Amino acid sequence: MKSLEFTRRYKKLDSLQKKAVDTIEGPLLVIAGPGSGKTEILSLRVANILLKTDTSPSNILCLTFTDSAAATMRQRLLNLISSDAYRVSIFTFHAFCTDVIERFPEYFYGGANFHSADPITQLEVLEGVFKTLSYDDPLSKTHPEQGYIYLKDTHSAISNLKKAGLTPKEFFSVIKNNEKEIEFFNKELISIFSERTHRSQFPLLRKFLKRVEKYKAPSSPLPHIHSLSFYFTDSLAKVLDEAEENSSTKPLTVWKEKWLAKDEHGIIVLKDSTLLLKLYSLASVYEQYMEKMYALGYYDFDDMLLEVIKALSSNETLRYELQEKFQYILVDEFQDTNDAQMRLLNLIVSHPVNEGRPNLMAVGDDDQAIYKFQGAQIDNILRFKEEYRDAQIITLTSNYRSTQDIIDLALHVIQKGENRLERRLPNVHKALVSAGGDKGKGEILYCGFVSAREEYEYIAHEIKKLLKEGLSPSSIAVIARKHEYLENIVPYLYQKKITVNYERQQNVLRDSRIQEIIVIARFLISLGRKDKVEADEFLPEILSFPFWEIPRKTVWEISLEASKSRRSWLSIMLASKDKKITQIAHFLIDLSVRSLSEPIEYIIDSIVGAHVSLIEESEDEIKKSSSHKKIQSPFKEYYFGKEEFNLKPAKYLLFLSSLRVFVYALREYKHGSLLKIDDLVTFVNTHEKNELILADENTLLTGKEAVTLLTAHKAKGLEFDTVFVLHCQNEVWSGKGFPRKISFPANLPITPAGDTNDDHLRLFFVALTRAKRLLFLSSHAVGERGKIMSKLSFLTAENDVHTNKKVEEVLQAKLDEHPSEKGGNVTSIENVLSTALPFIKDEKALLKPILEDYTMSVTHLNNFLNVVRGGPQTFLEQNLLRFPQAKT
DNA sequence: CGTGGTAGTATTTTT
DNA sequence: TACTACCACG
Repeated sequence: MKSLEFTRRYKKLDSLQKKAVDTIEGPLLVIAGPGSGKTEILSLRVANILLKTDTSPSNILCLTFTDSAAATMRQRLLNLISSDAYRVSIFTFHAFCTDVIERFPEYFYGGANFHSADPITQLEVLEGVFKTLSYDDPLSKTHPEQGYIYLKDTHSAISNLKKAGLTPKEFFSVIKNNEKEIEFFNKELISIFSERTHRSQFPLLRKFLKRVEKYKAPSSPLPHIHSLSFYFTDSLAKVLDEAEENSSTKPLTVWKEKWLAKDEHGIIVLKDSTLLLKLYSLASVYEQYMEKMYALGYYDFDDMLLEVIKALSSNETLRYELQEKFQYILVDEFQDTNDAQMRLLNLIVSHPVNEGRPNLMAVGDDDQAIYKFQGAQIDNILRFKEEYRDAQIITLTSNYRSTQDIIDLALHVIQKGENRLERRLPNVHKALVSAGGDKGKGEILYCGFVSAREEYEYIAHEIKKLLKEGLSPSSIAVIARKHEYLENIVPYLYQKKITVNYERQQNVLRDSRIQEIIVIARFLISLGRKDKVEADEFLPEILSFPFWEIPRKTVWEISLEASKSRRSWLSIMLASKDKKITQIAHFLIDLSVRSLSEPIEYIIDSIVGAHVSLIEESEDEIKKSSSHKKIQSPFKEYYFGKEEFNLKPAKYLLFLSSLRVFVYALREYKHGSLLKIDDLVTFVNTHEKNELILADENTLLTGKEAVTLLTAHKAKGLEFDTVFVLHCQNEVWSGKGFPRKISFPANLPITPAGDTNDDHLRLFFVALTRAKRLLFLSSHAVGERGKIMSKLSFLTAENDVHTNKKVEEVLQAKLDEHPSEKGGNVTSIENVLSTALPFIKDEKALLKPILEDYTMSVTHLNNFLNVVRGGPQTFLEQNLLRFPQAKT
């Protein structure tokens, strides 16, 4: 234990931070606003527990949400307590559950071996359940092409239920209770809500409320789930207060919209009664899905938590063992806990010895809760004090990141929020004060533009200027609400030769070259069937794939011949004088026959033209064996040739990465069983039908030092000297929520994300508080299709983005100064990628799997590695950046 | 040329 | 769910 290092770092803390580190016993909630040194406190507190008590490192449990957060935590601890850090249990919630399942297999799945199911398999299992639904089941509706309409929504509804920690049985009993309550309310409602509400009815409504409040709801199956009437009466009481105060029916009308509806007979009822049938069906589908998954030996991510919760609640021995082991528990990002995680936590913490006051430290910030859509329940942090007796609450008030100006603006925004800890608890004051984060001159700039294009141009211009002034690119970030906007701005930055670092998700299945493989696979299947007609439909497309390098004229000639002679394309190709065409025909026929018996990987290898062999063969041998009868697909040579790499390295590596993801996903699919070409097509079809994307996370990194492009969600926890927040408009940051086909009753802790003003405020707050010194807020007034955008109402009139005429004039002058910068060849991000922009990804992540696992042991890859010497990354950094850039 | 019906389409991200 | 684009119809 390096207590010296501890002392040194402890001394740097302010008094509140010290108090958090020193409070070791009992429940403690640390409210850590942006830039308040949260991670440092967590690690110092762990060290302090080890110093002050005789606790062993293995008796401390740290729970995080992401792997990277866990890694950061471990790293910090390593510096502090060296090798002891490895003995502290640092887990994500999921990793913790995996660990428990592995260490106590006898409590899980009867000790049987289970493996995780990918989303596609999950959907297939669920579809199996749907097939057993009767035709009049509310979830069984189908669309001729899209299949079951509710399939995807049911899938996510089940996931949400699991995240809320509800088993099928518990969910069922919740709706059953609700049904009883609904019956009662429906009877009462008619008398008063059948007619239009009028001011004169307020006293009547009061009476109604009084009567209804006396109703005794059936007791809840779970302590944290209230009755429906609790929410009903509570919200009505609030609305009624408001209505009487302003003498207006408006709030009541809004409330009626939300709670009431007319049934098929035109009678006014609780909205929930119309949803009831769907929910009952959902409960039954949920149960069957679980059973089927179990029977097949599958689990999904959500199950891991649910299984451990189940085991801990039913097995005292297991619960005791874990409670004994983990005497000190620390939870990071507490505002992001969902109810399943909360239940798990309560189970580990409820050791009788603690008498309701566990040694639990939760760190979080309710103002930065932006993961509601993942089931996070902000109520968990808001209710901490009620949950644990005599919990201490420490609010950190020093911000070591930003200038006071930036903090003030951020506070100004977030204080508009309603459901905040600061409002709930009397002694929580979150007035952040800047503490030394304001070195250098800080500034906040508001700029309004007419169009997005001008906004992008301005930002590119401004970044260029800052870089010229000597600011490092890596200290600048552009933050947007969604990826679309970031993709839009990339070409503008590229045009000014600004290097960018952008982690984007790409749908592998939309890659044109992956599409080519898929089309060929579809063709091979149709060829194997009797309907050759269908096969003909694919050939025009296949022959025009660029890698064959067949002239258009040739394709056209075959087409002409086919329609004239009414023979199939394939027979014309076989009879063609063009040797290449006959070879391709033979190649495809041969492949089609092989695809009937051979596994998919071999077929893909042949389509791609990769040489397949477990034993390395030399180039010569390959030539010898293939030259006299069959051609090898030119696919590989065309897309992976050295020339292609030299010309378009970005595209080259992007495709290599896509191919890897594609092959890997296929291998994960149907875990363990041998896949045929049909499975590939099914795999792709299921993706398309359910609009699932097969994501490849690419880092578009165009230089060692680069400007970071991020969504607000990804930006959480990071900081930058200078931050540009894109599109400060209501339509962007305060837009409408995303609709769901299945909605849950009000008493379930499952709410659609982003539908309250608070959600919007928090997200924008996170974006603002990333900035240390310079903050640029920009907006534009006219959207893509001429839609008028409104200024972001979070910012007050003095901060009005659109009316800041001065800035606009200055800007116009600026743009006039540089007419050449206006317009130009700004294209799309795809074009940027396909020109000369290098694309760098971690060498090991990108290449090692291909070399080790996938049998693409082709020479070019070795060449690539040889050329690279120090690995592709070094190569790209040293050489590629000097490659001639595309002229703009 | 206005109206009404309807089909199509929309976020954020982790394990 | 909520908006828009589009088309048919009067």
